[in-house]
Amino acid sequence: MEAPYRRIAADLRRRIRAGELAPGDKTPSTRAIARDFGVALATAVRALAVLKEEGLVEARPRSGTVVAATLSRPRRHHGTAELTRERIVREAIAIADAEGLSTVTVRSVAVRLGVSAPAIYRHVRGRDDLVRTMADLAYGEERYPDAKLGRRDRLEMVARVLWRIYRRHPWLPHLTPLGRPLPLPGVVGHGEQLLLALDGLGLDPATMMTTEVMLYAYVQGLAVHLEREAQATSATGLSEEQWVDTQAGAINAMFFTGRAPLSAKLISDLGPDGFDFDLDRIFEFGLQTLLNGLGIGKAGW
Amino acid sequence: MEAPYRRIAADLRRRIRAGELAPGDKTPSTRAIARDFGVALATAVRALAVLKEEGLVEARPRSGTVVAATLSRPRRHHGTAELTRERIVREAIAIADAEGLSTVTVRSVAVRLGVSAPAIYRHVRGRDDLVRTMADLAYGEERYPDAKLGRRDRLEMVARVLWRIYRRHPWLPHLTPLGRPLPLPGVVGHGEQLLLALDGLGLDPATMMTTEVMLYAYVQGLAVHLEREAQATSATGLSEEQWVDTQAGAINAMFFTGRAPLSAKLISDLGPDGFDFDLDRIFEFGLQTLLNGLGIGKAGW
DNA sequence: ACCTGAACACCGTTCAAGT
DNA sequence: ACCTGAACACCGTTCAAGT
Repeated sequence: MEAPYRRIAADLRRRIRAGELAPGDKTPSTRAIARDFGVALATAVRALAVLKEEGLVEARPRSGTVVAATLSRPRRHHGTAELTRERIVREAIAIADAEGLSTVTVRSVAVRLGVSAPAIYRHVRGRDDLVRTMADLAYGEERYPDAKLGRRDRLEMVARVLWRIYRRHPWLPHLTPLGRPLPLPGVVGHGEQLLLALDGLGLDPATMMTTEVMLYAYVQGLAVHLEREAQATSATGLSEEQWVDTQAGAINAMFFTGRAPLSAKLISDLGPDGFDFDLDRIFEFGLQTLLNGLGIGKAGW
Repeated sequence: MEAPYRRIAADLRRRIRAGELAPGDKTPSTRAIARDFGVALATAVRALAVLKEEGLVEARPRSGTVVAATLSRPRRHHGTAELTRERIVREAIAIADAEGLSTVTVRSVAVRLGVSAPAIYRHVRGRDDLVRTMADLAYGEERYPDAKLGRRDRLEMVARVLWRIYRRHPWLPHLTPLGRPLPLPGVVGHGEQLLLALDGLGLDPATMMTTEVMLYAYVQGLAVHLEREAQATSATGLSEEQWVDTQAGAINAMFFTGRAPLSAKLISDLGPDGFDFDLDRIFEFGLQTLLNGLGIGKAGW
């Protein structure tokens, strides 16, 4: 909504469309953008990258960025790859991976495919259907080998496969396609592997399902935080300063009101660098804790 | 976006605003709406409920619903409670609790407070700020007693308090305000209680933080699914049929492709009623598993 | 000082009209 | 048959103008 790089990109886009910046003209440099809009350099870079992806501008090595000659002409239909459901979904996933799920709009996907927005509706029922299909496809990316594994090893493996998928697609855990009989074909494979590990323990069906759902929910629940991490490390510019602001307020609240002395102590014990919020480590720690709690030993069945 | 009850409500709203339905006129009955729009009765009821909340229509017991006399006149300013940040945030929470976070828009909050949309910006920086403040307020609702409790009892208590908050506000776990030093004042109290339980175990600071974050993430991660449950049981009408459709596809995929035999068997073992997806039970099961895995006994410290 | 109307740049989605 | 232009009902947000 308010990502600054998007606003800057929108501004430049309008100026290009209006003819204020003609084909061949240099766009403002990243430094100029950073100065004029009062943002970090990384944000300016990102704004230009958006326009580059749209084909509105082109990088001229050693001379800057110029407005492209063929101004946002949608690619002609003949000669170009046919518009298919698969291409639409893959493009949407690419956008979500790079810029977050909220930037996946019917219109943005259409632009990137050089097609009008209504054309999308020929292959997809609507945005909800699109997102659901993205999830299905993303979940289905990983194949499991037929290896013989002990219970614990297998449970760990499935959890790590899911974790890997979420790392690749940080928007995915938000979609919560956990549910009664898992509704997405792409999810079924993971559940199946979990059941393979739990099979033969003599668990009643309900307990089996509960265990499966709990493990799945643990991974997904933690993975939700990967998106925040991805956005923090990506060049959103603003978020850096904003983060420091909020953080300062929270730390103040903890230290000076004295209402949370243990939190304050922990923060100071962690030293000036703070806690390196390593989600991979937290994930492993929680996974081992859960499996230990289930009483599933390393030895296997 | 596409919730049918909202579309129906919007349609009726427009007809009222256009004068097609004048004050005192009967609105279409729920039965008529269900028939004309091809939706479930519950959806029709819900559509009218929306208009009722907006003050556009009134229920006339034993005679149906009529268009209200005072047509959406924003409440006059004098005599009415002053517009404050707190009132805005509370109204937004009420909307989110009842209809989901996606229906909380600057404009919808403004309408419910009888005020123009820009007026909201006098008290709140924007939608993001509003949502963040909603979370802070919701997290801060519960107070902890000063009771002396053993480690395990205290950890269970904190987890259950969080769970209760999420039950009340199913939109809350989506906001992932987990983070480095937790940025929301309202969250600090919960972290403090967790640390109180973990204090004195001789854990190094990093492990302490990891444990805290993991427990917190577990509760939040599972709670994300409460929203789906809330929406499934609420009268969204459509979702019921859609659910069955999707489910049928998934079950087919499992049974007939034979690629997920264990899942298929589990489904059939669970019997015709399926698994009653009781999140409270799954929550308790996972909580006990985690605490067992941490090696924190019931006995206490 | 506080609030509103009008506007702008976006959404998702529909539908008649074009090729 | 396939795609587009134009339109509609929404968004968040800004700003000049009103009281």
